[in-house]
Amino acid sequence: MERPEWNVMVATCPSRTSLARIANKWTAMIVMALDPGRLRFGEIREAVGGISGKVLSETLRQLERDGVVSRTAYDQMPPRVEYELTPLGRSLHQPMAALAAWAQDHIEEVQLSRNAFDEREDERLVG
Amino acid sequence: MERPEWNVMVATCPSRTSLARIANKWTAMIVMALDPGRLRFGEIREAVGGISGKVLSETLRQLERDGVVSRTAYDQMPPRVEYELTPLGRSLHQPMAALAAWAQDHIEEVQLSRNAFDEREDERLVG
DNA sequence: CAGGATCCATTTTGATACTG
DNA sequence: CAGTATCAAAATGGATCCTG
Repeated sequence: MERPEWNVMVATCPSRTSLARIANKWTAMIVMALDPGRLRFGEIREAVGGISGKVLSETLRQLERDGVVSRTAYDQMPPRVEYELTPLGRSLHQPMAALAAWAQDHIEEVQLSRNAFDEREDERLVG
Repeated sequence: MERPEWNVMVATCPSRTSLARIANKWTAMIVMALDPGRLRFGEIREAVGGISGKVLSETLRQLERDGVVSRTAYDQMPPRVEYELTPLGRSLHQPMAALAAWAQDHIEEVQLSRNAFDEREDERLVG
């Protein structure tokens, strides 16, 4: 049961491709949106503020390919398609939620830092 | 001590900008590289496989702006610049490491899923 | 050595229109 | 409704040259 001795820090490690996909804001938000349960395409779109239909369908497709979400299309008119986290996808939720929580919990500190940095930058340019 | 009632799922929430930065493979790897202790620019570059000088300097600059890393430049020739995680940055390490660990731990499952998906795709195109 | 500047190729994202 | 196709715009990434 040996794992390869390399890791994501190695450019050619296969897991780098997986990290590249999950270390992405859209992926993070879609996984969080689907955590409570299966949703229709349009419902995900409402849940993830600001995402375009194109980006959503493309990202969902990649996540389906990676086995993170499953897709169920009902043969109806108009169409009805539902997405759900797979067991693999559910195992991803906790890390993703932790990342989002960090962003929310530290946004004030980050903003203060940005303001200070930009001020230093300004007076450096002015001299 | 009330937090705003919105969150990263809301497009206009400030924390969205923070999530966008940390939900990024380069950020993840740089934070992990710096976890053991301060490193010089070139050392980070070696630690993070495949990163270019341009991307590294740009990303470090953003992370410095956000207060995640601190930068120390020694007035020498040739230059010597060291980077270190701030306390804020150290608080980010755990979530980042969890994400990287997920990528590594599940890469085989992901790859199997990708292969199966691509095969289904192929036979769908062939018919 | 640590970067900034520049030029380009690639990728990502977004609007819009269209269809089963 | 859930996409796909298309075009344009913007962001990202890489390679190279240059400097203190």
